Amino acid sequence: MAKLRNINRSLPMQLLLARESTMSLFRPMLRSFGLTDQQWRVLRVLAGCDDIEAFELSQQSMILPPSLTRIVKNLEEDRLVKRTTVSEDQRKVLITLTAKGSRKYKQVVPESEKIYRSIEKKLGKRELEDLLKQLVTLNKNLEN
Amino acid sequence: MAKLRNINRSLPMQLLLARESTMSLFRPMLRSFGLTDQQWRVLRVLAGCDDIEAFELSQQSMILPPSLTRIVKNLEEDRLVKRTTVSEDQRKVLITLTAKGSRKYKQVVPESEKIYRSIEKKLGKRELEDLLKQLVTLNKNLEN
DNA sequence: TCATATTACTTAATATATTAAATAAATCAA
DNA sequence: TTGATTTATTTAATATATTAAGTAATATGA
Repeated sequence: MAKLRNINRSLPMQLLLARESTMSLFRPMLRSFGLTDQQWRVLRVLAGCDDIEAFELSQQSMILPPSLTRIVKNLEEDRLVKRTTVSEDQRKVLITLTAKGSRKYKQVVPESEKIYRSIEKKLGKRELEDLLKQLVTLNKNLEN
Repeated sequence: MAKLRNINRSLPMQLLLARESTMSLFRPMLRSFGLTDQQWRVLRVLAGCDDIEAFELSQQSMILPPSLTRIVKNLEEDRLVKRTTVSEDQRKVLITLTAKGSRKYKQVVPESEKIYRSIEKKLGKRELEDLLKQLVTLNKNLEN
């Protein structure tokens, strides 16, 4: 019978496993700050700019617009972000970090970097650099 | 201000992006067979054995038990899988592929392999092998 | 200018993820 | 043997993913 390649030889499965084993190191820390993975991705992007349009935020945080709508709504209820509409084009929504959101971000950064360094230690700095480079290449070559 | 590493240097983000750009190649094909990503992961594991316990299936398909319960229920409604309880230990549930499920699997395999070979072509067989090897190493080194 | 198309986002519907709690069967210990 | 614990799975509740459809503002073209 025609059989599929073993899981060890499956790129999609190994990527899923890799993402999972990596995130499982960050997740408890994020939860201790009351953040989900996706909320953190959003805060992280917002911290890198003054404000950003919803669509651009969606791209950079890799969250589809329908999910982003709810995530931003929840973050807004937690007073971590603010939404404003653009007067020149009232379809657009600008999202910015509040002072509270910025404080939260600054609290998480050092903890995140701590975990990242522990990963570097486990894998070797060189190997990690190498893997990252290959992933960037993969993403470049497979993008539409 | 303390800032986080750039996204290009973030292993979790690059893995997410890689998983996404890879799966986006398979997804339209799977959807054309009426399958979600997760349903396909389940069928794929089931095709590799006569039957399997729910917990083991959960591990191999990388789907947590609560999600698996619903996914198997849906697959059962589509008559692609069958559930039976083990008489020696009535807590356990055995899941098997039906003839219809097996046919579906056999239809998908060649299409899946076709896509996989197109990825090999885009990346180079050598580079893909190399990346896979590094992912396996990563997963080994980060597993609990 | 005015109907049409496009854009930016939201709502809806269904599927999955995650965490906690519940259930029921099996095991263990006194 | 029986009460407590563990194991295997399911239910529940909330969050996110995905696809399609809806809405409102803007742009376009005859």
